[in-house]
Amino acid sequence: MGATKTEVFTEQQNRIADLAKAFAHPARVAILQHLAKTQSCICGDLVDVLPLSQATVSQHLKELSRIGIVKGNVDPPRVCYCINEVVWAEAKEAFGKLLTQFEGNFCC
Amino acid sequence: MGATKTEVFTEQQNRIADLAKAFAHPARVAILQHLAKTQSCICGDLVDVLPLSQATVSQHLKELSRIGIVKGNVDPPRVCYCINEVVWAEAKEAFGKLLTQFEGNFCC
DNA sequence: ATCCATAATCGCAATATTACGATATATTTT
DNA sequence: AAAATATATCGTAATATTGCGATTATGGAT
Repeated sequence: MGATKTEVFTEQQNRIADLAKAFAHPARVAILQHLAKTQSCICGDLVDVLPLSQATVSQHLKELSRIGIVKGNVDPPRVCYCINEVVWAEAKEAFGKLLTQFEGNFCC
Repeated sequence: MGATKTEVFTEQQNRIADLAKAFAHPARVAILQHLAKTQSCICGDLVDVLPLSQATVSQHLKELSRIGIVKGNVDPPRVCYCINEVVWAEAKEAFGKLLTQFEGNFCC
């Protein structure tokens, strides 16, 4: 054991969980906030801005890319990272829908 | 290493990450969806509804309680779990704000 | 060709998460 | 008092995540 049993959940539930993972680490929140703020998609600055090593930042960017919420354009020797608007909108929609599904019932 | 360096991030970033963790596992998404749907806060049904053991469900509920998004009322021998509207609203606000902070810049 | 800058990847160690069987706890029912 | 019910917790194993130093890879500059 130790691995999440993804097979037993719906596609939607697994996708929401994955999208949430993008925000489930403060470093990734910081990265996304920075990319959202700076109009131009600054790249290696992230390493300067964040109090983490280059290797660690790169790893978080890889995870964000896997989820799809961030995309990178290579412009050697730099890579220009920015938010993928399509997936960002998907997250907005998914969390919006999920969080309005509950409108307050005071049972406890 | 292996532990998140929470000290180097802002309170807000750490809180968002924590709130996101509530949704960062399909089982917890399923739990929250179930609690949001059923008007009465059904409790041990969760174990019947979810394809996970009682111990695992209990552990996820503990994590959701730690985050604060779920609260439980003991009514022995049962425990009645339900969504904590205050924290739910906090999540709604936090994600809403964060996800509208980006309005589309097409740099890549 | 050599050096420099940027970023990915490797390898590793520390820690966290996920999952579950077994056991403990607490209350209700019999 | 014993049995049944519901839930938490313990212990443990498997796997994932986090973090970083070192290395590699790529292309531009000297």
